[in-house]
Amino acid sequence: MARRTDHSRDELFDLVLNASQQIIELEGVSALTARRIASRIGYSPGTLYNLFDNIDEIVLHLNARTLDDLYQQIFEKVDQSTGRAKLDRMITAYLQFTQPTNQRWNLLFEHRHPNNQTLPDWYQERLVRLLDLIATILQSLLPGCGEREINHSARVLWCSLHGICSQAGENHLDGVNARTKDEMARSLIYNYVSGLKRAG
Amino acid sequence: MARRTDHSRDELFDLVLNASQQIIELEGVSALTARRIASRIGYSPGTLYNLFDNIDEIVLHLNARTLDDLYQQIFEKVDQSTGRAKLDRMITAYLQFTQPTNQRWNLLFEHRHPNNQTLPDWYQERLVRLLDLIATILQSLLPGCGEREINHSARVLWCSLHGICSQAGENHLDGVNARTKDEMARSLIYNYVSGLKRAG
DNA sequence: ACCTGAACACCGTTCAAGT
DNA sequence: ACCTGAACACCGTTCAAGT
Repeated sequence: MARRTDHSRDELFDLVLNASQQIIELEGVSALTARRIASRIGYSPGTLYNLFDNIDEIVLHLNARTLDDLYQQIFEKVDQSTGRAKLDRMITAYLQFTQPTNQRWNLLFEHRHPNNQTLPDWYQERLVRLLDLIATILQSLLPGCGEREINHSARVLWCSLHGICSQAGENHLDGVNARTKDEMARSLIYNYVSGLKRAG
Repeated sequence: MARRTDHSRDELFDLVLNASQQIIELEGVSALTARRIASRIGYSPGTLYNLFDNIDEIVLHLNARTLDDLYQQIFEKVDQSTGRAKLDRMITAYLQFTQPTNQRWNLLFEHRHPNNQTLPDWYQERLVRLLDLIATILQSLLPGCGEREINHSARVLWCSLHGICSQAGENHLDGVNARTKDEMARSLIYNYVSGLKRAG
């Protein structure tokens, strides 16, 4: 009905992402719906579809932000350290970020994109930047290792850590005598890196 | 309206699970809805709620079956082999099972249960049986390792492999120069075990 | 005791109609 | 050009009413 010129396209874009972030932090990932986002910013649901193809695209934009934050967290903590301490600080920063109460982390792996299409460039860039940071840290521990091998290892670690934090962080392993998420993540990373050292 | 005595409670239970399995295999995980299950077995949606608390419980029962099948697959392949070949066969069996086209595998990590309650015993048993099998295989490669340590490592591997297969199996890593899921899984398992050997 | 089916309170997404 | 809000085609779950 009414014409709204209160916000430019870019302002609206930010409004949507900010509202979405607030929703998941206050009410959890399952509360993130088109109708609730719209109501929170005072627009109708239809308006969202002028800016985004669908809800999944909003999720993807939020996730891009999350990757940036995780990058920043790791980067800051790792900065001043060397060698093994670098690895310790990385894993600590990562674990801190992936607390199951961190709804943004939960959202990061909720996204399901259609099988036929690849992830958009702006998302891939964020992910690559983070993977490259992990690779740099690994490289400092494995000086003899080639770049291709290091990149591969960084990706293996990234996926593996995700598995541990999503399974053990939720209570999917309750009652099966698993140790804590932190112990599992540290076991993974130290033994994996140790194995790489041995191989290299 | 009509009273149905066509099926006993147990028969109905199996009907529901079989129909659910058919639905996900034919139409994918997202097609698994109460209404579709009910229509496929010729009952009304409400009937499902006599047998199950909610849809998630149906998912959990399907997943218990899936864990049994995965156990069987690994058990059969691994049986005749020893040492390193045992590990090779395990990972091959696992990778074969976790093809992204395997809807039952996809469903395995779709289940979200409420944070306050733990997984039911009948589910935990299936998972423990599988984890114990993995532990046995690890034990044969790491004879000096204590049982508690082996169990821990089996759980780390289980979660890590899940991470790799769910991230790299979908196209979440397209465009970031990742190698194949198989290469990543093998890198994980060989280097992790190698690291454990070095530590033990 | 078991089953129905209408009802409730939601979804994502579209699109004619308005300004 | 942008926004609305009703509409469409769905959800999970409940529960009075029927047999």
